[in-house]
Amino acid sequence: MLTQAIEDYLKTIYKLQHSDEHGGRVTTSVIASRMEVAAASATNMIKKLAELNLLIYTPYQGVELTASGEKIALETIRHHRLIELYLSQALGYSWDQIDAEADRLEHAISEEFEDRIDEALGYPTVGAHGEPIPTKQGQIDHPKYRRLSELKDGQSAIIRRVSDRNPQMLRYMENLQLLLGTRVEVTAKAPFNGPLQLKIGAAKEKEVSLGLEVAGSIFVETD
Amino acid sequence: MLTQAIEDYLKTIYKLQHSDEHGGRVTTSVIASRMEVAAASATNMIKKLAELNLLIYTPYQGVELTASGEKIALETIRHHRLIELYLSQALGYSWDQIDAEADRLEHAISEEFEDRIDEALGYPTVGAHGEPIPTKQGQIDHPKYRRLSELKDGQSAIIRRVSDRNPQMLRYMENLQLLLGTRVEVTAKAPFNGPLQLKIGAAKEKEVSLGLEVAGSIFVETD
DNA sequence: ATAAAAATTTAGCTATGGCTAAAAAACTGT
DNA sequence: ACAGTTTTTTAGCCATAGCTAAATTTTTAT
Repeated sequence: MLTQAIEDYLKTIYKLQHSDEHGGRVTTSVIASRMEVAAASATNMIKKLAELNLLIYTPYQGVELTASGEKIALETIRHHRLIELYLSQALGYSWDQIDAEADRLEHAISEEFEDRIDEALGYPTVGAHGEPIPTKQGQIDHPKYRRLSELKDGQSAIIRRVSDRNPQMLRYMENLQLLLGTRVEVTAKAPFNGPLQLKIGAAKEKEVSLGLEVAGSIFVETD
Repeated sequence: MLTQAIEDYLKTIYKLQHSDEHGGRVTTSVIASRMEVAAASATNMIKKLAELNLLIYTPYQGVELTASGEKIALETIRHHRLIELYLSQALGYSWDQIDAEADRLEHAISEEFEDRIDEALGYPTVGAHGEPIPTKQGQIDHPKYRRLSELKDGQSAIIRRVSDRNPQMLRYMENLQLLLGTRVEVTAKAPFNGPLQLKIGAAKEKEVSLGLEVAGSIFVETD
């Protein structure tokens, strides 16, 4: 059977494989640090997952999910993102609260539950933070958005996705109304990796100064 | 920390203590059979729970929950019953499906989740099968209803609670419209523990023959 | 090229919560 | 009363999934 730990590792590895960082090489230490376990624990689990044919493991090199490993990862991610969206849409959760709750619930729900919230949400394709939701068949596409931090002075764009890694940051962004679908325009960029000056909203009603770390966690679509 | 297993044992023991069967003595074998584990496993866990001061254990005699053990049991039961009700009211689950789903979810939800579904349901005091829902403070009362099987020929009553032990039976009852709040009248009782003849509904629109096992799993309030 | 540093794996430990088989205690019927 | 049955506990095992410390391999810097 699939334990909670197995699902968590596969989900983490899938996300690491599809992130631009780490240059595609998913190593023990990267996995361990994301999972917040000791490197030795990650090695153990990786060996087990390889044994189960859920990934290919080249010692000292890294791992790559097999088709069946990826399938389980995508199912878990689908659960997670549907639950997150349900929590925010149906139960009024805020951006910063949904990830932790979904992390626990994703392992506890049945197919039935998945189907019912999928229906209640109108078969969504995008999660609460803008991430794509894999289909039941495991299809997913990864739209390429630019980071807000990469925009040049004067450029305007629409927020399409935000990183969900840091709840405090999510809270900050929510407070500033930096929400999905919101239009933003860069009105100034300070030198030496300084902050961006931003106008927020279609009517540019709000102006804020945003640090690069936050701006790098916001993904936008330019016109 | 409280593991899932600990919560499950405490919940089971609480329910056994408050059921009329077994004459109040909650023994290892009864616990083991309800939990569907070997008697030796139950002994182990009981010793651990006693160690944690969650129950008083008299070897070879049985167990009794302490105040803190009862508190945890009631919290778990509250979670379970709120989730069950939410599944049936908000997500359209049928009577026979909710118990299994709630058994998994009850350990995964936060206080936040509990509060939000409690609010969404309008602070209910009775669960989907008619069981009382403990308050957040751990208050609960156990109304004394009679079993439908105990009614005499000609008596009429209203269904207030059904046993949730057997999903197939729940499905059967739901099909017959033997639902909470439904009026039933016993029009005949066959001898030698034979079936009851029942008229169902305020207008007595439906007549069925009901076996004693089912009738014994339906709790009613007489006028 | 090789020494130092960093990453990874191995070895051996822990706790949880199951299990079976055997021993011990508590009931039961004559 | 006591022999047989049933219940309960003990002893010892297993898998999961974490940990630290030590050994090994790989990478990096001189």
